[in-house]
Amino acid sequence: MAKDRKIDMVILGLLAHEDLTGYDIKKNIDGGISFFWKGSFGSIYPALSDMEQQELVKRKQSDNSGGREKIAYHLTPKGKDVLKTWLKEERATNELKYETLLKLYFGGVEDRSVTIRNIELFEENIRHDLEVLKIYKSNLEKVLDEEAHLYYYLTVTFGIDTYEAYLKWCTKSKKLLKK
Amino acid sequence: MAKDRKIDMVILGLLAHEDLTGYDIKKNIDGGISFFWKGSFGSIYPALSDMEQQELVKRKQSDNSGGREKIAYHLTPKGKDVLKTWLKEERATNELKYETLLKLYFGGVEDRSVTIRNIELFEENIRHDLEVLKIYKSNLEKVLDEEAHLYYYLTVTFGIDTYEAYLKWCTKSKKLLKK
DNA sequence: AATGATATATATCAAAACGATATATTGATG
DNA sequence: CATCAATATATCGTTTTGATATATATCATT
Repeated sequence: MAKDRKIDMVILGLLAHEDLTGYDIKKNIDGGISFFWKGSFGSIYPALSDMEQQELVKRKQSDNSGGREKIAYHLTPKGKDVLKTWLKEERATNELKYETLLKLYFGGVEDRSVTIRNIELFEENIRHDLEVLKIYKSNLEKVLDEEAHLYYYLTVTFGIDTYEAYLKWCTKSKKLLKK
Repeated sequence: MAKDRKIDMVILGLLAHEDLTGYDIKKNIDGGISFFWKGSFGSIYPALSDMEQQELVKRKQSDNSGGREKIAYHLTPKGKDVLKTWLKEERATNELKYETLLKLYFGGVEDRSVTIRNIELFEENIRHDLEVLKIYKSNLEKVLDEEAHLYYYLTVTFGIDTYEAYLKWCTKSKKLLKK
């Protein structure tokens, strides 16, 4: 597989906007883009160390006086080049693992009510996440004149549009299973 | 993490329908459910060995006379219990990793045309996959009276509905980026 | 001022999955 | 009958996950 670590691009992309610590990076992922990407400490910290050695990121002088060490990273010009090269690469792997659909697919070995329940659980989660995304959207619309917000706005509308399609599918599918 | 291997459930689920070799399992995943789940030999073969030891699956007597060994597996009652228990568990992790959205999110460091190109590439792939799913759908509709096909039909319509939402979003987003 | 809960922060590890490759056989095509 | 694609098992390094260990900082409550 060698050298195709996606977490590298996530980190580089986030650092293109501002200097961050490993913890900050995790927070950024969890808070803002978790509806289409996830990342754990177990991949973030090793990636930062590796990329520091490759000089894609640089450790910032920490001004912590005696306290817990806090290592913020800064994007180097070399790092920005790698990010830009990746952006222009004409391939992207988009993969989804839907355990709900897996359970649905194998639903035949159990009673129909089990499948219906699983769809309902899925529906509840989506409904909740959709609410959150809608709040993001209305906040972003106020500042959409700034170029920087446009890109985030587009990912949020992607989430909203697909979640709404999910909900419609849930209604339809439950109806089909109940008759 | 210990003992939460999703590939186990995929295998158990497929074996609930018919006896299969590791290679068959891979083909089944790639052919039928790859739009919401993927699996590699590197996970399938070790999982089969493990589950054989746990007596969730059983090696079938191979009738290959001298030829290449061909190990087909059969679901045991214990294996079916594990499958059913999983189906009734009220949690399911649905995760997606959309490299396209990641590139979109970080689009600001490059020219808008790069982002538009990335959306177009995504669009092309989705359009192609959608065609395939629509063929599946029309074939399934002919045999929908059989209970067994209903579950697969539902996963296929899920795919179609979301892909159609993706395409609408692509059109909308390109328009927004071009003005 | 002390307590305790929560947030911040780095780091590591086993388990799981990926993707590529090695090896070998079977069957169809030219 | 050579060659190529499909079938089939197996393994390996790399990547990621998810959980946990460790330690400090902050803040409300007693």
